[in-house]
Amino acid sequence: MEKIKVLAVVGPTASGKSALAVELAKAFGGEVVSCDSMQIYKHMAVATAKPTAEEMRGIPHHLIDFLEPSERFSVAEYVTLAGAAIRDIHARGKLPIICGGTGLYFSSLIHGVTFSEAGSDPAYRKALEQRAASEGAQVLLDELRAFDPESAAKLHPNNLKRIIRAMEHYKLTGKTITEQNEMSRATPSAYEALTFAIGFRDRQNLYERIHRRVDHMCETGLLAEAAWYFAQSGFSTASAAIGYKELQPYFEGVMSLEEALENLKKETRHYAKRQLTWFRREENIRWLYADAPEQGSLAAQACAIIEKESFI
RNA sequence: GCCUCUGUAGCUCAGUUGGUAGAGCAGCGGACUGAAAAUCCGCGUGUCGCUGGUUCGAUUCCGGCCGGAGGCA
Repeated sequence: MEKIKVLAVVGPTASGKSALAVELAKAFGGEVVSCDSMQIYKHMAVATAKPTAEEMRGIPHHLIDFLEPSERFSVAEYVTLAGAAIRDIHARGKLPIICGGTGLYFSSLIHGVTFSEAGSDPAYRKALEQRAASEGAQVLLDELRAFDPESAAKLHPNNLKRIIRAMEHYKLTGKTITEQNEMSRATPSAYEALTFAIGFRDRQNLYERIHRRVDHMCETGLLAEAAWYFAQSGFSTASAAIGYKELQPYFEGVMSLEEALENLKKETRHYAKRQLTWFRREENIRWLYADAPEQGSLAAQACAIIEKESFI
């Protein structure tokens, strides 16, 4: 079967991915498929730095702003939905451009990881969490070892989330997560991707952009959005977003706004660093440097590579 | 001007009864298959303010100087 050609733009938060993706879409007749675990949600526009209509410049964006924050979401659903969007764009003769910073979603999509029907079992997770609290996570890890020694060997006793997931998978399907991981790689990817990652020669330049972005969020209504957030309840996946939880101490009156914003910047820096670690290990990525103006704009660099490799 | 306290990692601070030092945070590296903006692991990066003295040996004890905080004037 013929593989579908896609472009991809990845990189840390605040690096300028969205603008580059739109540029490439303009240049090659593309549509953007977002790869962001938080921009999927409605509302939350400021904290997740969702591209505005103006920034989209008329380019259709998929998988943004379509789910209520009360809804759960997962990588398996992402891969299904993004795959459908890509096929649809391709069928209409347009170029799919994947753009976002959620490494797990990106890699699973691009490498064609297939997920089983296992799903999740929130009640069982909760039960295991309670057991971990009373008996210790080591007990759970030992139980896991009895039926899946391979994954148990790879998991640190403190990594409760993954211990629980491994046990949950076995309970739901009768198969170990190790077996599932092998199966998930059995089918080759349906896509031929040319991936650009935005990097920085000097990490400090990225951090300064992050700080400016947080300041900009403040000026464009972050506090009002956070107030709205704290008036809601029942968020699951969406409650992990950086931007609200860091402001909570301020809203509770136990921390100054200045201090809370410093924490927000710090958490965002940490996040950006993890993103860089993720994309660094991805093979076959073309790095573009946002702080190397002598090499031309990011779009110019990307176009040159596309042309040189005769990708399109 | 005098008195007291103080100066140790990028920051806040421990500490060494004299044998060139260690925590938290920051920072850096890594892992990652249904919560991933989540979760987890690893790494100390240093003229111990400067300068003399005592000592085999001083970041530690003593003197002087410089910087900071407070008090008395």
